[in-house]
Amino acid sequence: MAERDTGTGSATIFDVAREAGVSTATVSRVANGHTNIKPATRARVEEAMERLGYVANLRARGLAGGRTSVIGLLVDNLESSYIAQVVRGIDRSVSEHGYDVMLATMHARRSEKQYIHHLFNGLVDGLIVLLTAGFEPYLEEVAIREIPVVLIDHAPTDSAPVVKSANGAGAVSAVEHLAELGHRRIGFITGFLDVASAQERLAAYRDAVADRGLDADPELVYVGDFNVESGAEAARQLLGSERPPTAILASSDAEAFGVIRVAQELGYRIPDDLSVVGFDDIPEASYLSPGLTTVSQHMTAMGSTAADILMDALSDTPRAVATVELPTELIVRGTTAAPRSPG
Amino acid sequence: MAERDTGTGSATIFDVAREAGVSTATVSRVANGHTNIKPATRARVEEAMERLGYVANLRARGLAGGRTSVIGLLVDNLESSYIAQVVRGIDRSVSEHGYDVMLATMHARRSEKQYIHHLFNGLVDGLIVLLTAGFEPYLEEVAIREIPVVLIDHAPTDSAPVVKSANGAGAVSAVEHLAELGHRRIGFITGFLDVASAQERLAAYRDAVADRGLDADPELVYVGDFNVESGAEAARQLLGSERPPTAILASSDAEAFGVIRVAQELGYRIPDDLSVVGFDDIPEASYLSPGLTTVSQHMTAMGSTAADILMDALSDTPRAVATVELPTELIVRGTTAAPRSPG
DNA sequence: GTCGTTCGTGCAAACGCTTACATTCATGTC
DNA sequence: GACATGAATGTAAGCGTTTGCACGAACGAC
Repeated sequence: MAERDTGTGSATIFDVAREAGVSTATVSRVANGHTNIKPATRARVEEAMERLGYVANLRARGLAGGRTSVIGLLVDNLESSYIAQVVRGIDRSVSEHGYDVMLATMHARRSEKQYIHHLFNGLVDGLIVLLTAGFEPYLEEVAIREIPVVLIDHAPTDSAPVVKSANGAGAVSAVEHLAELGHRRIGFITGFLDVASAQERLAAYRDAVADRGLDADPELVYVGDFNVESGAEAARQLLGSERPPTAILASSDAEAFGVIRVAQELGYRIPDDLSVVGFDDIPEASYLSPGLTTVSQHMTAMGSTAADILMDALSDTPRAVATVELPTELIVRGTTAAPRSPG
Repeated sequence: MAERDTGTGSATIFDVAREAGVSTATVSRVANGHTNIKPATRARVEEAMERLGYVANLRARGLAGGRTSVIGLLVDNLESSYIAQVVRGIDRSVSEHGYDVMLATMHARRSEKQYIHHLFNGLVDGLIVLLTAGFEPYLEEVAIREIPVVLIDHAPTDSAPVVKSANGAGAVSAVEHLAELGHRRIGFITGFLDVASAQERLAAYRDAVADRGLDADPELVYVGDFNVESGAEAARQLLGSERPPTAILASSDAEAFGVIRVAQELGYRIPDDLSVVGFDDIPEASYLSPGLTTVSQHMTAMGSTAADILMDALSDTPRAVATVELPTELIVRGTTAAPRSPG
């Protein structure tokens, strides 16, 4: 007869207190792992919690000033594999720490003002902002509310820690690889230039091209937005030009896929007639054959690192962290080769 | 001087009440769209809310018995494109209704008991469960808490509304297509058989094969789990057998990609030497060339439909809904063709 | 004009928790 | 033995809402 339940709801802290013969304050302290509890009392309370299947009501906990154990995740969409991977990393770390994730997508932005309020007004302890340009105006709001924020892959300000990849180094390694194969005209498709990572890759591409004395023709650069369609469009434009590149470096794998599709439609064989390099190394990059040569980012690691930083900021003894840069790595697969007619 | 803010926090219902010269009860009623408010009063309150940038604190609202405007989403991972698409649909509908989504992934299941408690104990108004076998034990818990649930693509019970695709019809149309091309030995890779949709596709495949008098060799069926690797493994086994199939129908596009990769590694050309049909029509299905012939599910629609049903259940005038079945559609692209040597 | 209704509003009690402050009780100190 | 000290626990005041109940005003019916 130890089983019981208060109506449809769960047992409350009062039930536990009664069951253990202590006050609610003590139960609360046990539940929150405070010190200064006599071991015997702690044991008794824990046993009572166990017996009643007690779990703190997060709304009440939050209202009373405690932690909700929920963090907000702001992304602009969930459709890209890149984002899915990062989210996976976040999810992993966050749930290890006993936190939950609340999702907010930018695409469905509500009436401007209410938007961020909603997100913060009571519900989340912290926030991870993933690659979302257009968030700048809200950073101030967040600051006011004093909830910690971690940015991923885009740093509109230095007011919050950022987790990012070595975008520059990655782009350079890709150009290097292509140059070594003998390519001299390398097309480049940028990402969505409102985000820092896209800018960094572009800058690095330009530097690398200049450093090696490759063709620095502005016509070789197409401004994309990370998505497949922009890759396809870039390919149409680049390959349709007077002096088409012999290789194309994209700022995402999705763009690279777009390039490949259009190139093949135009009769190019890959990698014989055109080398293609992506960026990200999403799982799909190794699906197709030939596998996509790409600059690998440690996406899951980015997610879990960001989450770890946030968890740390939420802990009792936060360490200050500014920027974490994760390495990139060129993964050579089957979409790159020496150009047919060198040059 | 109309601008103001109470310290770091937002304006509370008290601030609005004072500003508008009414009681908090009235403010609450206005905020929740109750009737029986004198238009003049309502206007005054709304103006005050506007001026103060008031947004209800969701924790308090929830505690006091109101809605939190948050629904829980239970998935086992976010990595598959299929799931990402469905989530996208959910997200779309849900945010149109002013709700937020709280994520819970099964992979990180906590100490059994606490798990579902955590999810429900106060935080969410409703729940969408996406393709997660192993949820059965918790359905009872949910029922006790009386929060509405909508299931997607897996119906372990009939106690909750389900949104699903016409899995059977989809599988049949794929077999039909292959049969018409002249294939008589069609391999089949199942999904994770713990979920209903996987079972339905398998059953339909068997029926269709029997109906058309095609080879019904049990060796042609490989038990997969929806993921790429299982597709690859299936291909190795199927194509390495004594009498390999001339076509393979997978239960997901991911599996199909696995098949294609392995088949190509083994020297098969697609579609000449082997036809491959997927299931889902994830965005990537049209990326590669040849594009993947596949049975399209309306994944975003599944998500938004499920969300709509949940929103409806949460409304004041819920309609009872049992099952919604969305149509599937065969999309013929480039991975299917007539077998080289018919039969 | 009196009286039941309906309408619009205010009052105040929850909701379940955390935490500052108060209280009690050992313990060690001189 | 009196007393400061600190550890363990209890008391009760919020946290910001919602909502049942009560109350006054306006209104139509008689």
